[in-house]
Amino acid sequence: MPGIKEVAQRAHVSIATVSNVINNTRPVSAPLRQRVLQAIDELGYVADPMASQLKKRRARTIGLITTRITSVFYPYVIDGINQVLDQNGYDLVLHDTRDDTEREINCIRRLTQARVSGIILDTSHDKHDEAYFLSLAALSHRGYPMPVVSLELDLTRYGLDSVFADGTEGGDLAAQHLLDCGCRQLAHIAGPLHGSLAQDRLLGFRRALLRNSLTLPDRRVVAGDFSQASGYRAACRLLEQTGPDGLDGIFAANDQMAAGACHALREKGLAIPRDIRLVGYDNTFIASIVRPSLTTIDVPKTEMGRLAASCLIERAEGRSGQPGPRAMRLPAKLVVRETTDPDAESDWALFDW
Amino acid sequence: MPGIKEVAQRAHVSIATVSNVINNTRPVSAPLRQRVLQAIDELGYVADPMASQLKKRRARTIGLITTRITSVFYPYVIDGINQVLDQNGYDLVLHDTRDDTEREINCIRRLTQARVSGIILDTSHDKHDEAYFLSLAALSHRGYPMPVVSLELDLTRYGLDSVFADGTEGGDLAAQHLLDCGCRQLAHIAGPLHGSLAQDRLLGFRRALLRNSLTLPDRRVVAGDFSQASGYRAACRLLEQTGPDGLDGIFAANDQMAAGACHALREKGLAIPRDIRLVGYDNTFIASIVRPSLTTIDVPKTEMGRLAASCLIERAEGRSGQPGPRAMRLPAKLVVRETTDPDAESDWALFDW
DNA sequence: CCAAAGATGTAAAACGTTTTTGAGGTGCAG
DNA sequence: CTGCACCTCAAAAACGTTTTACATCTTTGG
Repeated sequence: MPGIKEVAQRAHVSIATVSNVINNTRPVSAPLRQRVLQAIDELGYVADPMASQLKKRRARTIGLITTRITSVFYPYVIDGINQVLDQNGYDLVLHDTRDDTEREINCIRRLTQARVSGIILDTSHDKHDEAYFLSLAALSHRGYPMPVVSLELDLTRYGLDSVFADGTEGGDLAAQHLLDCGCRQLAHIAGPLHGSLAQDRLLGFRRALLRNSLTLPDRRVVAGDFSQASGYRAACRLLEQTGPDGLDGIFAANDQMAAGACHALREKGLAIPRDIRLVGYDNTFIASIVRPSLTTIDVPKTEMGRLAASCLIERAEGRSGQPGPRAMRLPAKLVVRETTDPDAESDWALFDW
Repeated sequence: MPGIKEVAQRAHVSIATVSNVINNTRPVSAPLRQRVLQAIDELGYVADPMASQLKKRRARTIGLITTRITSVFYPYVIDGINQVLDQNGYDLVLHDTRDDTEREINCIRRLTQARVSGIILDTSHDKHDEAYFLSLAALSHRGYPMPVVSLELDLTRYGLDSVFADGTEGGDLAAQHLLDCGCRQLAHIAGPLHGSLAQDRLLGFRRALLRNSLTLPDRRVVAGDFSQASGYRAACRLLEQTGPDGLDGIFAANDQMAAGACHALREKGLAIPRDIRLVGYDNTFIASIVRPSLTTIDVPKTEMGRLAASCLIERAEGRSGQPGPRAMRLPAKLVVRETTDPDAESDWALFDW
């Protein structure tokens, strides 16, 4: 493997000149540049990333911190991230926190020490850790700033670039859709209510009801933990509390809980969507595979990955137009399937898993 | 951020001594070592990975090359990999080839230039690219060998460490189970037959039939491409060819195709498992969520990740007992669910997706 | 025509480690 | 007491780049 010295030798120039043509760091006259490029080409020279990084104090790498890699949410995000990293010659290093805030801090430390160009963070800290978020915004290493973009959560108020889906709009869409289907007795299976993901969706749900002059009694909202099992339990509780006739529409804050609820309803002998309509959230591909297929709110996962990555690269390369934090709020979209419309056309064949 | 110089200064030793106590590269007397450790602790010193890597010519990083990150297979593998990397202080860098052999070569080049400690490769080259596989086994960079472990495919014959599930045994288990259920008219929906994944499963399937003095006519084997849609089409063709009564058991080479077949059978008005029993492969969590839940052959994904990672680390650190390629064949396991046993207990609540 | 400025090149310093080389002691055999 | 091995440590070289500082040569303005 040739080094920069060999290239310089072959092109009859100094190594500094070679470096200059590679990095466009200073003008090099046309004939010399030509010679250098040719030498590089002939030798198949590629600069050693390590030496380069050591000197530049930046790795051409971005870090992704996930809360639980086995979630169906991430692969699509990663796909999007990869698309833009590929184009820009960056590498992706992956860390998983398993929902442990301690571990999250560790990941950030490691990535910072590795001097990645930036970090995409899906935090497992909840909204009350203001000090923590603020420290993220101020993150730097040996004087070099470390760009961080928050994934899923809107942390712009703490100074962090954030890419997230509009949960309030999503909740609103879900409620409105149920109402449009003729439902009047609605209930909500929420996520953990200390997090804004769950809060936003609930908020939108409430907003739509209000707009339609309906109210949502507290007992019609039961919180789960985003797991399938909790969706099952939540649905059972709702049915106990209201009786089977008191309910004709359920909005679950994610697809997993919707699937769990589906099991519960089926066990009670309720038909979906005839007796009860059901809407999930996230539009994981599971929603299209499950029977009956699940009406849900789409979250543009791949697009989120793309946005996060390109935002980060812009920051890293210092050509981010904007000085302040960027809020990248992506629109929610209703996807109608069989749990609200028996005649919905199936799209199961479209998904490769 | 303190450097090694500050540590040396504070401990009143040379930087060489500091390095020696950190890396245990040469003996250091107890009192000095103590002073150094204390200084490190007080300053919170951590060696700069870049400088370290440049000198050692090794990044404390391993690369994973996937064929299609959105596949449900990978997250669990990654989970396993992460477990052991975490413990050993390695980072994971992820590359995806999108099933493009060209891109795969590129990924390998990049990882090699980045001097990762090793590469876990799920190749998209098929079994005929002998020269390619051999070149992988001989991979090195500037004289430094680059360990590669093959994921999913057994490439030990080309000199590559490989971790893979026993597909033949899996096919055998599937067939035997169908026979045990009383099926006699069996068919197989295969994967792409140029790959050994598909071949092995078919082989095992055939073996079990043979053992039971049954034969598998060629028209009872139709190949798909591992996609759900192809499973659907394959099932349709099987039904056309044999008539609805000529078939009482289908083994599909993965869960996706099994799910597709399921749709087809349902459309033809066939009841599962009453009229036809169905077995998939991989035990993706989807198998447990789909209705009816899918009997399938389990592939220990997390364990595969763990094994691949630890094998790689051993090689990288030069303490691999074995000189030759290591074949890590993992046992297949039958998981019985509703598509072969109507009374199977459901386990959908166990999975978090 | 000279001073200042610009353009283009080179040598050498720097990045922060690890590794090599060699120096200074100490103990032991002859 | 000398010579030799040995242990411990420090000084300096090395890793392969990028960057800085400076040299040279050409323009340009006055």
